[in-house]
Amino acid sequence: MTVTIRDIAKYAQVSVTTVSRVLNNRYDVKDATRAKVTKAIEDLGYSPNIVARGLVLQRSHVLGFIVPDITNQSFPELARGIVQRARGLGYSVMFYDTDHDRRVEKEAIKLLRSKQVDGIIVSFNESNTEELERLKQENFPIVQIYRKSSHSVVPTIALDNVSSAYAATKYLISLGHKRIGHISTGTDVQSGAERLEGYRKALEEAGILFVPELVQTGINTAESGRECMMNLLKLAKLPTSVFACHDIMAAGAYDAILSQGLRIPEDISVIGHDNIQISELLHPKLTTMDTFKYQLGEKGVDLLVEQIEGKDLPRMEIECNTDLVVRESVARIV
Amino acid sequence: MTVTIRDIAKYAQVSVTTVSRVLNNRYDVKDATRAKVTKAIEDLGYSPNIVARGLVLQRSHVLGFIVPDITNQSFPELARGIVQRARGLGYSVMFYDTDHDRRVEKEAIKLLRSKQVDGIIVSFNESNTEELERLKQENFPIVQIYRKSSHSVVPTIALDNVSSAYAATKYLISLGHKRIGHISTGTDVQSGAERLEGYRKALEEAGILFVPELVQTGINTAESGRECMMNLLKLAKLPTSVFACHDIMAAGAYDAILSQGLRIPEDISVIGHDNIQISELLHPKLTTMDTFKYQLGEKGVDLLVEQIEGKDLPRMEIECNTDLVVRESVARIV
DNA sequence: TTGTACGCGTTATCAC
DNA sequence: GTGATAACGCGTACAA
Repeated sequence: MTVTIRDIAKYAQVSVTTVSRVLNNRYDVKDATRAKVTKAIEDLGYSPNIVARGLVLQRSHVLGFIVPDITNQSFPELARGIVQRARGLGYSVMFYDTDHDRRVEKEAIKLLRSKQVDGIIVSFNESNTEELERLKQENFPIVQIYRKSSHSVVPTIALDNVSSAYAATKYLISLGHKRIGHISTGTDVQSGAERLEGYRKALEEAGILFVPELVQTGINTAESGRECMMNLLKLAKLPTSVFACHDIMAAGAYDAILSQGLRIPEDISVIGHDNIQISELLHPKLTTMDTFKYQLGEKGVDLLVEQIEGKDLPRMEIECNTDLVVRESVARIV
Repeated sequence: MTVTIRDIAKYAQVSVTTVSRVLNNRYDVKDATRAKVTKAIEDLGYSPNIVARGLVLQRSHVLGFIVPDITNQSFPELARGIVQRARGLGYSVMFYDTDHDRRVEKEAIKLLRSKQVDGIIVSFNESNTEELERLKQENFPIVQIYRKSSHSVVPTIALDNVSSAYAATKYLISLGHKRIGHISTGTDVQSGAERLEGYRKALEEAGILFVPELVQTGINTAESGRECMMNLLKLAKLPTSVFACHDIMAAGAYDAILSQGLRIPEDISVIGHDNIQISELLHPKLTTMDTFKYQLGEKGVDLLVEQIEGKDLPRMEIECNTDLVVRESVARIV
């Protein structure tokens, strides 16, 4: 049925070794034989069985990628960075969506290992740390993306959330804003805590008093962002601008503001975070912090492959900067 | 290094056959021996090598999934449907992003086959038909999603675009609209052609004259949607509503309309198509046609697995309906 | 420069 | 019930 290396060996009247050699571009094979083999491969329509090769080489050239929810808006670009970089380095990637379920995540890891992936990238910050550290102790190549873990042994690609939120807030301040609201995911979420910290740091540095009621806490959905913004709009003295810690929440904030008949940015400025695709589709276009998700994915693969191919000691943590993307949702205070 | 079936056979003092038997839950093994083996597996922390198993079983339980661009907004839900259904059926999925490059697509197919996937799902409508038909002739399990191909031999999951566009247009007509613009991707794109046809059909049926200048053709981006809408807004007599053949283009249309100081839906109603995530984040929320992408993915996997496990003759084409999602962007003409 | 034989980890066949 | 042993398709010592 399937044509194997042995078939083409027979057809080309050489040994399997020779076939294997031309397949892997070895030098020590005469041009004539190489031609014979190449022709046989052509004639028989041979396609190498990479799985069998992996079995003997103990390397599958497949990477595992686990996310809690593909539907998360940061996912597509991140995934693209991962998949394309992997392809460039000769790896395929196998996908798992855990639906935020830790048991599924554990199962996915197990399955991925059974499928002999060479390493695993786990993204987003909900996953089971113990699980990952156990893997790392077994010396299994692994990378986590988006979670910083100062005393962890697991190689990590993370965002410098504090600096990023600091920059966003500072941008508002530089345009004259003093009464700045913050829509947060709260201190229970790592990125939420860090972005809140950056927000406070910027205020403090500018000598602006931190007002607790200007910080509204919700979850990372548009509806929650809308509610947070509604609360802000109920304040006796409105903020002149709002920093939402995720673009999705900023979109919800838009809805709240616009449905109250207020204008963006004339009445209230809004700045988001993440620069996901929708930020450019909102009207007015959302000013936000770009997180370079594609590059994050690339770096994740690099970090993983460093471990797999184990040249030198793998780096433990790569912290990535973000960048302000000025669009239309922030105005100067006159 | 890695612990194999042989190690646990030795440890449990049985043969590898017996180990394999308990691993696969065969009946013909005494409880006592089963216990011994189970304990050995536990003690040694054994994890089966599914790849080796696949080698002898000639089945990898891995599906290939090829898309031209993960970043396409329809992707996440589709992918989720695929990945989760696959998991439910005991399959993993391997991903490829071709970046709209047919050579990469061809290469991806080759690679996926080399990696011994049991079948391939190709999505979106740009791919090389010959390539797919060749695969099908070799009896290789394959499914294409989103392209209808009446005389093709390749099993297909498609949308009934004509009916869908017909329903969208008819909805506008039912609310009193007579001058209805259409933002299209043109007749060169299959979905574009079909949706245009549905639009025309609805007009015709209602006795509304088809006005060529009310149809603006562009590509599936917000910017192009904006340009199309701008052209519509230059018309001496404005349309009272617009049907955009993709939500992304509808988002661009929003931008054009709002930046001209017009209101949605009071001045112009907008209806989109696809019901991607952003449609709910726009303000006002976009009325659109839901395409059930998650289910499309599920059905794609089902159709593929039917071929792989070859129970009966596989179905050749599954056409999926869409559904109107009424939100806030369409008003009744008074 | 080329060929033989073994092993990668598993399952299936056929004995016992 | 259980155990040898031959595949599955490939790479690679080692020999020639």
